[in-house]
Amino acid sequence: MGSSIAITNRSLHDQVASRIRDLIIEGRLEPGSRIDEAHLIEELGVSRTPFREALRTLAAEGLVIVRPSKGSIVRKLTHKDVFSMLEVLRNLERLAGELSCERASDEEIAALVDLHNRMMDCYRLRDRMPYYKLNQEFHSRLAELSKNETLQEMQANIQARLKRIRYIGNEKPEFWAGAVADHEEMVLALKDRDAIRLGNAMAHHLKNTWDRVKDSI
Amino acid sequence: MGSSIAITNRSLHDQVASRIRDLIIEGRLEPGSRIDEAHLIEELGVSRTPFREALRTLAAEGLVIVRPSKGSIVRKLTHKDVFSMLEVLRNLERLAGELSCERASDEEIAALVDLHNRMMDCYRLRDRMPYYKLNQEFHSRLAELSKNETLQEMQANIQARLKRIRYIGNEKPEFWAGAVADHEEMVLALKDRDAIRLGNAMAHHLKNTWDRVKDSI
DNA sequence: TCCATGTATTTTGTATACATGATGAAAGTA
DNA sequence: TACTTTCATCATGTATACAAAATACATGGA
Repeated sequence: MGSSIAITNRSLHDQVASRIRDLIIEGRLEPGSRIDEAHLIEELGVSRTPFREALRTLAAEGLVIVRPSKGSIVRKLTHKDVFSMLEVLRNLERLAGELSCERASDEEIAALVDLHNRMMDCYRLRDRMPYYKLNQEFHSRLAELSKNETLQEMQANIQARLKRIRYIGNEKPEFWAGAVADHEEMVLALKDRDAIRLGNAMAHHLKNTWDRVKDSI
Repeated sequence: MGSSIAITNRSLHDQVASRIRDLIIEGRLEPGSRIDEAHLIEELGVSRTPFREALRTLAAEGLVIVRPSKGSIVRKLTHKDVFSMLEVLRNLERLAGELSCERASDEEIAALVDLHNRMMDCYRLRDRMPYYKLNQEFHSRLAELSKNETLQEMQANIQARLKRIRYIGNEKPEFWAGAVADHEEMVLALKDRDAIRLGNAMAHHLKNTWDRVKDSI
């Protein structure tokens, strides 16, 4: 998004929306709980207008639910919700993998492989937080390489909804090792530009994700 | 969305959002043109607050673009945008088809077949508008049968963005006949619960859609 | 004549005030 | 005691007023 020098002239409601997003992901706003408008606008130091506009944005994104005349609540994901999101995400990422093999430049692939290597460094050191962040970036970047903006947007949306759960997801060692193996396979397939193989690897990876997160919902 | 009896107690900004959506689809608000806030709130008879909240919702849905301090414009879809949307939609509908074969009840399939038959009646009479509406419903209903709410939501979102283009899409007779043939194939596959065949039929149908609409962008 | 700078006007962004509807407590009745 | 019913209070929804930014226009200088 941020192109070159341009000063961030972001409107207040955009900033508020980002802020609330973070609060939800960090768990400071608990899923299912009512969003105390009066309290939050005080804490954020803004008035109700931009705050409510931000809420409408988040509602359209699926992060909060506004109940007319009854206030808004942080959307609480059920098992079924998460399952369905992963089912769709799996499909989107398979598509992203296939398209990337066709459309990415050699440089772009090299850059992604480089990112992958840094991830592996983090894994060797069991450095969880940087790994987590690089992992997020890996998947976004792969979506970018598909050169399909709608795909990127949808993927980003589902990722955002799931972020909270993945954030708290108890990454057991054996799960982590499995994820790493998936990524190795993905990178190999991408290097070979083997669309089918990469697509399957992406899908396989997300199938495993369900096992990793289902107990933390 | 609308569950059971609940009286429409919809908030004003929701109504405004729906209204603007319609204005965009009907072409009364032209893609690329600035949205004249003062003029529209007068016409709709509401104040700026709910109007602006509605705009934020539509922005998150991808129908309008708000440029900070510079007003909002109706999003204008480029060829590339539409292509990428159809690419994703194709994938989503393939998934919807596959899942429906596994998860739909016999009654649900029968109801969809019935809807299909009504579509065919419209086709025989060359009754375009009812056909168009039934067609929309056919695809939504099939997404429902997948029992995957995220899938439904994403599909509905892309459909909404494309609605305007499909609305004006110059349906040449040969295109129409092709679409009808696709639908026949889809229904046969669904009756047999042949997931792969239905998935392919859905994907094939949307591949053709690109040819049908690409000249009206 | 053309460009730059300053000013006026319009448009957008934010805050606040008012209206309306929901929630819950107290009082009254069965 | 349990169950209504009413009223008070508070939260949400909407309108308006004020502030800030952007655009359009005009004036002056090269």
